[in-house]
Amino acid sequence: MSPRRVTLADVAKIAGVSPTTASLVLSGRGRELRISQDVEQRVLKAAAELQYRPNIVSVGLRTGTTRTIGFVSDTVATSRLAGDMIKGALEAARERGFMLFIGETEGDAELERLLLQAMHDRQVDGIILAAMYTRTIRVPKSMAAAPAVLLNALPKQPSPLPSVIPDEIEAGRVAARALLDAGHREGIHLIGAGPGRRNVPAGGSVAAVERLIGIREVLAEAGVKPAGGHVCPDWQPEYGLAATRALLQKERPRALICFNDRVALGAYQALDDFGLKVPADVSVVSFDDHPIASWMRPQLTTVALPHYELGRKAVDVLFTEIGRDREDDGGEGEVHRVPMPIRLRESVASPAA
Amino acid sequence: MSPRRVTLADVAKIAGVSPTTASLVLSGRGRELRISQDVEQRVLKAAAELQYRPNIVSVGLRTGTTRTIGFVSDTVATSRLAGDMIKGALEAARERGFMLFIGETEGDAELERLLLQAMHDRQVDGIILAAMYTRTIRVPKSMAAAPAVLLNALPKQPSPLPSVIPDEIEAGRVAARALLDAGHREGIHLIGAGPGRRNVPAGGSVAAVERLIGIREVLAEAGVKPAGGHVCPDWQPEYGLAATRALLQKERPRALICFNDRVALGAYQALDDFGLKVPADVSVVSFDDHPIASWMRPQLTTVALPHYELGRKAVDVLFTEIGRDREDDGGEGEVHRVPMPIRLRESVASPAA
DNA sequence: CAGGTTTGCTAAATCGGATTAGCAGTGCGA
DNA sequence: TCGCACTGCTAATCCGATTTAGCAAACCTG
Repeated sequence: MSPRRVTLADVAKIAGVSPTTASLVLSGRGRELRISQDVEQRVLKAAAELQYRPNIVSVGLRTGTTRTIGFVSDTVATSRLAGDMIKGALEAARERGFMLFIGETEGDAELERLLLQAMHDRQVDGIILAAMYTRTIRVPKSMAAAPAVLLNALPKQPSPLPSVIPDEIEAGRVAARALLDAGHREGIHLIGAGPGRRNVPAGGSVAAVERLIGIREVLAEAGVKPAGGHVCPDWQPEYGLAATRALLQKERPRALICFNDRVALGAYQALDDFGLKVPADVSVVSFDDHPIASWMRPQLTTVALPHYELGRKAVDVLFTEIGRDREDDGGEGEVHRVPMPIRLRESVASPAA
Repeated sequence: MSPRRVTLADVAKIAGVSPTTASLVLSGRGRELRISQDVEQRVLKAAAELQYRPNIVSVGLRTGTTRTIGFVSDTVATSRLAGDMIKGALEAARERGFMLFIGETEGDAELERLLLQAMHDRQVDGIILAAMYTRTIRVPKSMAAAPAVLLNALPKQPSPLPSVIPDEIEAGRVAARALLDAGHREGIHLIGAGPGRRNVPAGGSVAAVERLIGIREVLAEAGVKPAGGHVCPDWQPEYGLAATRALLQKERPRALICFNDRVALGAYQALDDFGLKVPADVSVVSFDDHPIASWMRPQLTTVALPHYELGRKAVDVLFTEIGRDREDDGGEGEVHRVPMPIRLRESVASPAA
């Protein structure tokens, strides 16, 4: 059925040279090691004719490099949003001829250990440890065995590993500015977290903390005080709905900063219940740029999580890690922040109305 | 930094035996080959102490099996829905100690070729070729090089490869029955495709064709004729909105069968525009069980695509392929249909009102 | 023309296991 | 006591590449 793979020995035989010579030529070291033009051509021709492709498993055994990187996440592969993260990583890796192993830990430490072990057993050249939503994570000891990068996560304890995360602070600033630019000064409510620096959902979400910092900073600079803040235990539509409904029973806001698009979906529903129009009566800005953001009516203005770029960046950083001497791991790993672009759509208008 | 991996030789030395003996014991063939209890214990103890783990790259080179399978899709990794497919495959693979390579082709045949090549270069034990939405695909020749399974796809030309797809025909039946069971007999409109067998969007979508078959079959058996059908060029919210709006301008339906949840989202919006309530005025059933289905208000009754199960099933089938003699590839590959369960929620009511 | 360089290529070792062939030592029957 | 079977383990080979060490022939050089 499958006619045995062509090996280097086959190529060498056809070209009438030793495997050594064939290897030299094909790895581009022929010139350097004074292989004649004639022989070089013969080897190249034979390899092309036989469609020779080196067996990476063999190369892996000999050289220790498998042109493979491991992508381990808590559950990123499943979430649509974060699927783009994999896609970015996949493409960046492919551009360098690397493949990706993926694995999901489901947040289970034992599973994580097993998975990392399985990857090391397969001699991966590096590992990306990713989180579904931006947060701090405990770095397993076995991560020291190979170059590694934290994606969408920060180390809970000091660690030499570099991390790649979205620039949530700047995102907070951008969202707040979007409202200020539209002329909003009053009746700005935060849905999902706030108004105080400490008013964030439990769970160590970096997004909540940093978005809030950015928002508060920009509002403060403009001399604007948020009219209110409403922590949601989880950023799901039902909590956004409940929080907004509660708010509307007491007062009429002019603008909402929702902490993510699902919360905003709930907010939309509450506003609709109270007969308020977006953006004529109430402007809404949000975060994530989840697919529903552009399905909602009116389409939601939101600061996008750059999942694709995060994935790419993680691979880039991983490659510089791989290229580095593994000895000079002094101090803390660098934190790379990827910009979060705002998607201006239809949910923000001037409060003039 | 990383203290060289423990090898079989290390274990053998500590146990005071030859690598051969150690290998025999650790591969469980010690009993069979008459290794003494004493030696067996020593080897096991040494292996445990050193935390020995076989280098799979080495095993791969020697035995040709890498405990790895390749998962190649057009763009499945990115779509949230289908991320579950990967998850299912991942878990099923992990249960057998296998890892997954993943790759996306973006529908580019050249990329697909390269990707399959890269996987074969890494000696994968089998390959899953997946499609994002159920459809017929052209099977690349190189698929013959290893055991393989088509996931969410059927071969365009006759092929010995088995395929795993959702049971869309039965799904169509289930959706239609849901309406019939609620008492609907008239004013049932199809949004997305139909009413005729041929009225399907271009693109070779299996879902459109088969869902329609199931729907028509059940309705016909009940002596019910669909009041109308509305093909959408693409199953996106805006088309669902447009089609439903056009419908509502002419008549008032009692029930809608939307061909997927995004179309249903658009339909909801159109119904809302016309002041019609779901399900009091109009019942809605749909397909896919996209996350938005449970975010919509009222929550959408929909026939779920069993992505997770599809992924698991694909791996199961792949393993039987791997276990099979590769010679007896007579005839066509078997088609495995995975049931699509209905999620009964709030969008269907009796037409009595 | 002996001795040293270059040139151009190859033999052999290596990576870490699996596997095949076979080697000592013991027991047993004739 | 010789031959044979059995027990319990090991040497050697192989998988498919890379890499180190080195060899033969041609080429200089004084």
